[in-house]
Formats: sequence, structure tokens, C-alpha cells
Amino acid sequence: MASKPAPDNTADDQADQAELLGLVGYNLRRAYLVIQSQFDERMEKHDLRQAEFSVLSIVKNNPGINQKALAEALVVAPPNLATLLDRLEARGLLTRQRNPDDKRAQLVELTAQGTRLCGRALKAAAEADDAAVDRLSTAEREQLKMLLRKIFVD
Amino acid sequence: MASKPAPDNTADDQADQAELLGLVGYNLRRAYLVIQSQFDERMEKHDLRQAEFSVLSIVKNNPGINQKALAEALVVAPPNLATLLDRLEARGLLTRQRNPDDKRAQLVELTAQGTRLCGRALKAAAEADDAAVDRLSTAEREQLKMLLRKIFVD
DNA sequence: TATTGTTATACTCTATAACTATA
DNA sequence: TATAGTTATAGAGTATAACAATA
Repeated sequence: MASKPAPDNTADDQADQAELLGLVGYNLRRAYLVIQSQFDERMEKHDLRQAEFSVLSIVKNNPGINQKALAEALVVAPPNLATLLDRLEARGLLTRQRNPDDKRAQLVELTAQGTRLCGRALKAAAEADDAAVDRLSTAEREQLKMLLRKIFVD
Repeated sequence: MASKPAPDNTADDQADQAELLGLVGYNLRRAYLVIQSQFDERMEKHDLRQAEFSVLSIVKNNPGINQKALAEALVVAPPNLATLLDRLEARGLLTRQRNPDDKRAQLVELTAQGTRLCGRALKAAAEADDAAVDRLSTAEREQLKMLLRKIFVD
């Protein structure tokens, strides 16, 4: 296991991280940082953050979804979703309408502009994904998604 | 308390997330949230956050490491590492000493107390890991770590 | 001049309590 | 009373600029 006999760290050689690398969680975090940075880089031109892109995608595929279901799907706390939606609504990307059958609830839908932006953003997200996993074969990418999905169920 | 109280969906069915689930990054984030919450839960009794545990582990296995190498290994910005170390040092878990050969640098080492805490915390971290990946076989866990490591190189 | 580490600061993310309006 | 959503706020996490001491 030890490739360096001398325990002298006065110079800055690479630190031994074997202990942390034995944990799935640490590997997960490190990989997440890479994908996140690829994502942010490519999503900057669309002025979309990760949570915002996720909102657009879910709303596009679930038109008329209410905020409670949206918050649950995205694992975002309702107060934070409210401010997220404020921003997206102010940009004209989506609308909130009171549900006539339950006036407490809001029905969320994308505008035409929101739908267009979501389409472009999805392409950028897929490119970020590809860039981050470029050392993985197609089979490995599917395997990885399958293993990850087993962790968070769904 | 269990995480899922009841299948209460009166009218709102589960949102369709297929588009997002096609992205490795989204699966990565969702899995990361699960492991993070397992970790935080078990690390609370040690009053350690993830970054703090990582610092202890790296320092334990690289005694006398300087802050630059530590910051690089953990992908933490130097100013943030400084405040992280302030806290751990104030708790008596580690020491910072000027390097006599380069008085700009600090040599970081765990105290006996820090070493003991790191040992206990590692057990807790491994338990959090196990709990999060309990649906994965041993082979799948190794496969997952291997795939993740291909993403962040090292 | 360059590097190590620090201080100060700001911005994002996340979490919680308290409120409103409906039910 | 309970639920959907909002407001306000506080706490982490993260990023950058400016600085001091040393090389």
C-alpha cells in the first residue's frame, strides 16, 4: 500500500488519501465537484444554476405541477423553491397560476421562452456530463447511473 | 424517525424526472445528498463536519503536511482551510508549527486527542457509507468507487 | 518578485420559524 | 386544525482581493 518509505512531508508531495478514498462518500463528493464545475461553466451563458435548470426540466415534463410536488421531486425546501421560482418567473421563463380547485396551490408551467431555454440548457447539461465522464465507456456510464440510483432509490 | 412516513399522494402523483435521470450529474447529486445526510447524522456526536473529518484523516496519514498541500489534496481554498484549522486547533485536535526550513509554511499534525477522535470518526464515516450503499453488493461498491475515481482522476 | 498563510468580505446554498390564505 | 406557499433570517460552504511574513 505504501509507495513512499520516507514519512517526510516537509516538501509538498502528493498527500496520501487512501483512507478517504476507501469511502464511497468521499469519491462521490470529489466526482460531484468535477461535474458541477463542468456544468456551471457551460450553463453560465444561459444564466442558469443547477437548481434552476432542474426546475425547468421537471416543470417542462410535468406541466401544471404544484410547488409541493416540485419541492419533493427536487429535494428543495419550500421556502427556497419559492425564491427560485420568483427569479425564473421574473425572467419570463415560467408562470404560476392559482389552482381553481384548491386556491392554496399554484400550478407551475413553462412559458414558450422557458421551454426554448430549457431545450438549449439540456444540450449544455448533456455536454457537461459528457465532458466529465469522458474516461467512461457508454456501458460504464449506464452502470454508474444504475449504481447511483440504487443509493437514492426513487 | 423513518424517512418516508406514508404514501400520502392524494392527488399529486410522482413527478416525471426521466430527463434529469438521464444525466450522470443529477444522479450523482441525488446520491451525494443521501450519503451526506447519513454522514452528518452519524458525525454529529463527534461535532465534525465533512471537511473537518477530511482534514483530520489527511493530516493523520500525512503528519507534518503543510497547508498548501492540504488545501490541494482536499480541493479547499486556502483562506477557508485557514479558518477550518483555526477551529480544529482551538479544539485541541491538531497543532500548527512554523517549518524551521521555510518559516512561511506551517507544519500540521494531529494531537493525541485528534488522533483518537479521527479514529472514532472514521468508524462513523464507514457506518454512514455502509448505510447509504446498503443496496449495493461488495463488488458493486468497489465498481462504483472505481467509476467515480475515473471522473476526478487523482 | 513569488509563495505561504491570513484577514476580511461577499455570494450562494440550505435550513427554520413565523406568517397568509385557503381548506 | 392542517396544508400550500411566502417572507425573513441565519447558518454553512465557497470564492476572491488585499495583506504580512518569508523566500
